[in-house]
Amino acid sequence: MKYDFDMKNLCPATFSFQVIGGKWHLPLMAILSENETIRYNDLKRRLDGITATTLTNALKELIAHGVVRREAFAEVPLRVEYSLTESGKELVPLIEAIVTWGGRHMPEIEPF
Amino acid sequence: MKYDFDMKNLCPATFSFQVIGGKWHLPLMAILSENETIRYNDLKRRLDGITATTLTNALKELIAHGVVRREAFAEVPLRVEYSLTESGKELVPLIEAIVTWGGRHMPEIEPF
DNA sequence: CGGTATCCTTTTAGATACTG
DNA sequence: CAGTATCTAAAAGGATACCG
Repeated sequence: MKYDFDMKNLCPATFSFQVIGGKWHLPLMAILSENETIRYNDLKRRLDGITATTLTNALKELIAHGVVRREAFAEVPLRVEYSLTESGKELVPLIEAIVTWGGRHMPEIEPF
Repeated sequence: MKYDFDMKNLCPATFSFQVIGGKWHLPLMAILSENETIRYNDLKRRLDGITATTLTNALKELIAHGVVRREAFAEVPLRVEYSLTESGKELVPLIEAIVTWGGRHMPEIEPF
């Protein structure tokens, strides 16, 4: 899906959809919503199968869209914590409503 | 994004997201929600830039997911009408809620 | 009118190796 | 620990031409 990063001139639908549009974005939001903060490698472990490259890219997109916050602590070993912003937290119940819809209507459809 | 079409064994989140996940699926749902029924070429004209191949594929996916209905009339010239199913109509306000969220939070973010 | 068939390009995700 | 760089693979979407 083509991304148009001149987001100031985007319609809200396009913007919203870019926020939740990646393969891992929704699972990522779900895990973040269950934790006040979570570290990079803990996130990676909970997203079974994701690679570091993909996780880093997904996080960068969520941060750029203002729904995730990154905090780095100058410790040894290095500690980086991720959490939802207020706007990210507001999005969670809206996503959940769509998931609930899916749960109600999934059984109606036929497999290909 | 990899599609797993054995949808009987899918989690609701994955299912829901597949329904609204294509580049044109959301615009398509929007136009369908504004019309009781609409014909193939009218749909194509309203989706500026879509090709017949892509429109047909998107419609097939929406139909397979149970949110769109296709009715063909044996007339000359041929007439085919598309409309939202009940489950499709239920989905519309949930999508709108996310778009509204986008409208509120889009201005907060910085362009890349 | 309402598509399909074939081929091609763009976009997105993953593998692997390596670094501050 | 928390990434980056480079390369490769796989999807999704599009162009063009043609059909019932």
